[in-house]
Amino acid sequence: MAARSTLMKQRVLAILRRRKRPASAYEVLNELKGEYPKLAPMTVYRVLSVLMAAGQAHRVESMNAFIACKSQAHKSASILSICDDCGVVEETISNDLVADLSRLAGKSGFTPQRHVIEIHGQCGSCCDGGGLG
Amino acid sequence: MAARSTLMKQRVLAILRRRKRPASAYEVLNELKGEYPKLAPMTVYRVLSVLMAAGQAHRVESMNAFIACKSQAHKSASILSICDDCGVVEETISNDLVADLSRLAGKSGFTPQRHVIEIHGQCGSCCDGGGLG
DNA sequence: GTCAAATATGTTATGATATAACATTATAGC
DNA sequence: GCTATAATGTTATATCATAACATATTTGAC
Repeated sequence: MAARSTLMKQRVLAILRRRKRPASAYEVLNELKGEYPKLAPMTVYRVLSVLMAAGQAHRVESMNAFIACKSQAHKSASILSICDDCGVVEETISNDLVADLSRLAGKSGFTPQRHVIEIHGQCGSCCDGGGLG
Repeated sequence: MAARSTLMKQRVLAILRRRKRPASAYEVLNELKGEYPKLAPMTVYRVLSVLMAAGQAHRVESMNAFIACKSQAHKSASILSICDDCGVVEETISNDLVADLSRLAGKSGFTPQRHVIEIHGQCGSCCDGGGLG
């Protein structure tokens, strides 16, 4: 059965795409409250997990929040650069780096299944324009 | 003023060290309830953040949980290999890999401050002994 | 078309994680 | 003793996430 693109999935994905910053599940919920006043958190979490399984959204583990996937279909994990000043998240793909990481973890017999790679710091704009200029 | 090693810090650290698996703040709280029946979550979170600032504990972002630092003093971020079967977390240090990651993120002008590197999968013991025998 | 399987959503309740805000106590250095 | 800092107490609340069970919709097989 082909994956259905339901209205709710489209709505949630549109909200994530519209934002520059990660959205919490409850922020998504609040945005949908206008259109679906009775919407429950459970539904949002369910839609988010379907989107994540499909690679259309990612969870930012260190923020308990979610972003739309900005890369084309990618097999290796995303590397997320998170600006702690403006909140913008940049997604980078590096098969090599993820492979290196897997190799390193594998040295002790570990079998990697899912990589979480998140870097907090300041983005270019915030460094340039920031308070030290 | 030298950092004080208060009783509460010692207790929390001892709990984290005693465990093989990450502990949530509330699990730590429950273990301390015997000795400190009135202990509040806030206190535990505060102690945990002092321990983390001192490099004696780490937060496992993808689990909302905490571990004692098992490496000696290290400047670069830990790489955590988390077994989803048995829950054991292994801590690895690789200045090189973290440097590569910083370089990669830096290409777009990003200035890294804190790296979160967590790998979920199966540890050697769980792979070997696991259901595929 | 209808049946069954899979997927999606509704609904209610609750569990789990985390912090704000303000008060009090303990310690170190002088 | 006094002061600054660090630690803890206390109360309340905010935020994040899922369990459990019910209903509806879509799809594919026949």
